[in-house]
Amino acid sequence: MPYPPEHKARTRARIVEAARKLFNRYGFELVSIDQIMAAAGLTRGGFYHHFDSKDTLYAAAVTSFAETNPYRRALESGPPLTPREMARALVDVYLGDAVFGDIDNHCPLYALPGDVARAGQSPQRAYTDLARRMMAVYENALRENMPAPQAQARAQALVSLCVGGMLLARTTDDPALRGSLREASRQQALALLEAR
Amino acid sequence: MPYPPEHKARTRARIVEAARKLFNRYGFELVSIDQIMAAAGLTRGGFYHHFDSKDTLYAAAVTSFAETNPYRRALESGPPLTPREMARALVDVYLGDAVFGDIDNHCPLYALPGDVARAGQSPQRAYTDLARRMMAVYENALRENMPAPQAQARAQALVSLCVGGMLLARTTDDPALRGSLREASRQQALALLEAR
DNA sequence: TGTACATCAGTGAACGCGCGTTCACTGATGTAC
DNA sequence: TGTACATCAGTGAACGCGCGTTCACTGATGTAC
Repeated sequence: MPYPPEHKARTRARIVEAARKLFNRYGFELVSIDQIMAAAGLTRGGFYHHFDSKDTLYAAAVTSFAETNPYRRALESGPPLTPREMARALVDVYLGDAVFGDIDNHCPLYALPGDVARAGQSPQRAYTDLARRMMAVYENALRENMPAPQAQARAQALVSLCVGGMLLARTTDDPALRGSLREASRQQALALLEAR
Repeated sequence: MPYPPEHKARTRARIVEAARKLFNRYGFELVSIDQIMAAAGLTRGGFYHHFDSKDTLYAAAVTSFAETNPYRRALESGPPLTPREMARALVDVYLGDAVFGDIDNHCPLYALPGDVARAGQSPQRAYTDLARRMMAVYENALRENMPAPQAQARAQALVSLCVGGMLLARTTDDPALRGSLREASRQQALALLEAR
């Protein structure tokens, strides 16, 4: 064993992390392996010691978000929350100014949908897993005041609302609309967590 | 005038139409000028008689959707509708099975956000115009039962919900989720058009 | 009415560039003795 | 403890390919006489 066993794993994680941030900003196709490796402090050639192909990296990047994402950290750092408090906090963080201004930590659900859809199976699976995690947070909260099927449907609508709000805000060129789309989505999402 | 004056305009429209459909399916970067021109029944070289660059074509494609989109046709073909009927019909068409199965006519709001954001100014403006058109339909309906500022905020949330629902449905790899995300978003959107 | 001409939409070969991938290599590290 | 060795993560040059773009050309059409 010429290198300690964690060495390769740590390098790999550095590549995935660099890739995730670059993908979030520019999408899959516009980011080259050169750029990713340079951002990770390495050179082109070494890439294929860690990944079969560029495609393989996509799924790893989406998955890595689910495991290291800032929402999770924000929600788990304080005192333990009830399901309802957790759901409310997720809405606030997800659509809030701090995350919107920090593109590196944007959620792949709205940062990468087109790229994921075109990149094939395993990125799509990672993407779907992430969506389900978010749905589960809302569903847990809603189960308190409605039967399971309704809670599930409303949780799906809530995820659509949060993702759609961020997506539109991120893509429009109108600064006023960027703010009001997120605020309108946030208010509506909070209302839907309480209602009936 | 060697050719009738409409000749060039018609060819241009054919190119834009071919591009719009290909972009909807594969995004900007993955579609080549060769493919677009071939789909329009032309060859590579002629492209630059119609557009300065590939970038110029993006905005034209997004704009063309706003002008020829199937929602508009569906909404305007029948007898005249009240604002409220129009909004309900838009929700149904937008999230319905017919459009979901017809990728050529998917809405750029969810088919192209990443590509638009990266492609720069004029596609972003066309994208924002399209979002505003959709907001206006909902806002018109909501004005009947609430003050203007609330109607505007709710209209923005409704657009986020519709776009987000389609986006997630289009990107997930789970067929059941594809259906239920759209249905949950549709039901919730209709409820939000009625409520309070 | 018929012919020569001018225009310009469309053609297709060619260019240069960047990218994903491959490969022979280097050199840092842990192990065997 | 010190030295030779084996391993393999990382290097960087090279490859082949596809793409956006350019350009000299063709040929269909309307116009002038």
